[in-house]
Amino acid sequence: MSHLRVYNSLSRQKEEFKSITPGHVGMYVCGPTVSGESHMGHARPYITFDVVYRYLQHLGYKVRYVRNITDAGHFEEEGREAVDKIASKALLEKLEPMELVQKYTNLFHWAMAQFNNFPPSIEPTATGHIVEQIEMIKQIIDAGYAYESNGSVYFDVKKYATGHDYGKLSGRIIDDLLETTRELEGQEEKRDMADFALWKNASPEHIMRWQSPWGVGYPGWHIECSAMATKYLGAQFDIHGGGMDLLFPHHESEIAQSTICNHVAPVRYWIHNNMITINGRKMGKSYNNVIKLTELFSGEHPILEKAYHPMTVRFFILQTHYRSTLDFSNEALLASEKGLKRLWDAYEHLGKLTREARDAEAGDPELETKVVKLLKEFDEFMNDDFSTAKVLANMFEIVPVINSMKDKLIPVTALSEETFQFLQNRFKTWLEDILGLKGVSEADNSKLQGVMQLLIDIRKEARGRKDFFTSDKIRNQLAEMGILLKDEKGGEMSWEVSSS
RNA sequence: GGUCCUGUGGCCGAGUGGCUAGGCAGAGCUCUGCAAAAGCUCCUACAGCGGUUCGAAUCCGCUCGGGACCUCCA
Repeated sequence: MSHLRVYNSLSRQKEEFKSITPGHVGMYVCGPTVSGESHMGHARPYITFDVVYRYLQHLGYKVRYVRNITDAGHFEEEGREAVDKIASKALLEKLEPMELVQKYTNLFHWAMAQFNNFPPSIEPTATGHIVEQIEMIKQIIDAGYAYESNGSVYFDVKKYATGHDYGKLSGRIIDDLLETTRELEGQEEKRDMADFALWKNASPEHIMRWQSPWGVGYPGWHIECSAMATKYLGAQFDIHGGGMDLLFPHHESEIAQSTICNHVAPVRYWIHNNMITINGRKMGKSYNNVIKLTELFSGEHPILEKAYHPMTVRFFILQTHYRSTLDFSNEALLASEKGLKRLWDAYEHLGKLTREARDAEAGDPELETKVVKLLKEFDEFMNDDFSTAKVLANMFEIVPVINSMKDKLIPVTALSEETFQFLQNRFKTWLEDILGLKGVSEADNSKLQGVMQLLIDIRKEARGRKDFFTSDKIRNQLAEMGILLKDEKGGEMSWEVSSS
């Protein structure tokens, strides 16, 4: 079906992608913990995997994309008082836990829509799958790889490691893990330091709690993803995605749990996106350097000079390979904003260009060859582990060709009819359908368009009379209102709402 | 301390041993009533030191710098 090659974190190399069921792909991506507002860092995996989702569909696969909502709450820190993150925040804000969860879920969905991300096929919540998680824990206990201790259940990593490779994904060495000493309270419940919780007993002040065979408690960190992925995608599925910071212990533990329950390695291709950094350091709550998405869109943050459109952020992210770190700065975003505008303006011009028969003899074989080559490389780049940056670079190489056609510096017919159509179709498919970009224009108000047309007509008349006083007055005053008027070749005028 | 990644021009970033992306910023020119936009041209870098090779940003070694994970984290 394709020659898609993806970098598999498990093998640490690029592999030919082959789905388990021909024509179908099952993909699971770790979703957000909805105990707080999403920030820039969260934008990266969801945009990255949205493009993966779009591209697989473009290749003809029917994709089931599952992305969870973690609303049951993880521990603040293993062993230490076992504070449920979501519950503690709720007390601070004097909200019901589920009210808080709903608030941040709504905000997350809103942000995803702003980025033009498709919703996943299934978006299961952890709280909605407590039963499945308990079932899975029971299976692991029955298989002899987990034990109960004081109302909690732990996975027996040491035992698992005797017959399986715990650490295969993250490159961790089991002996090191077993020897690691950490000064945490509550460790006495565990047989071994490396063991991780499947179920935790809940203290009385713990609000989010469920009845289980081991008493009242709540599920551990990793079991939700295993349970939901298994339920909706089966014992073995094609792609599991998420941020690199989840490699260990989250994904490593998922493999262990699922392998014991389902007797098969759960995932064929593990795909991990790299981090967004700020001044070279990972953006994250613990570093106190996050820029929330709402701050980004409003510009209300000390390091932001202005508000940025969600599409600018999407473009910014796609200009880098997903496995590289991406350093965030106001300057870098500003550059992306201008770059996207240049690309999108050209794309819009391209849609309006038409071939005129009278220029029929203007063919330019050299240009033709160059354009065709650049367009055909899109597939090649994308098939090489989703190199969106290279696709965009090729588009930029074609931009001057489009602009020259628009300004009639070269005739549209320099390209053959076939190639010209190929160009138009390719840009539309790749820019809109695969990369998921949209225009950022605010100028789609029909009344405003009517008014602008009137002003343009008046200005054209004034210019015809060489009445530059009136002509400049119109342009200057519009500029003060944030509307930019541009005189184009052949006496035409265009306008746009300027971005700042 | 352990495991792993990384160091590209003013900034952000692609880079498969030879053909040395792209964006932003900057300079010049052209077009234009003037602007803006656009076009053309220029700015040609690979942390340092060794090595392999006819040839290395790309492979190997060492040194120095930065980072991630090892604890919730996208």
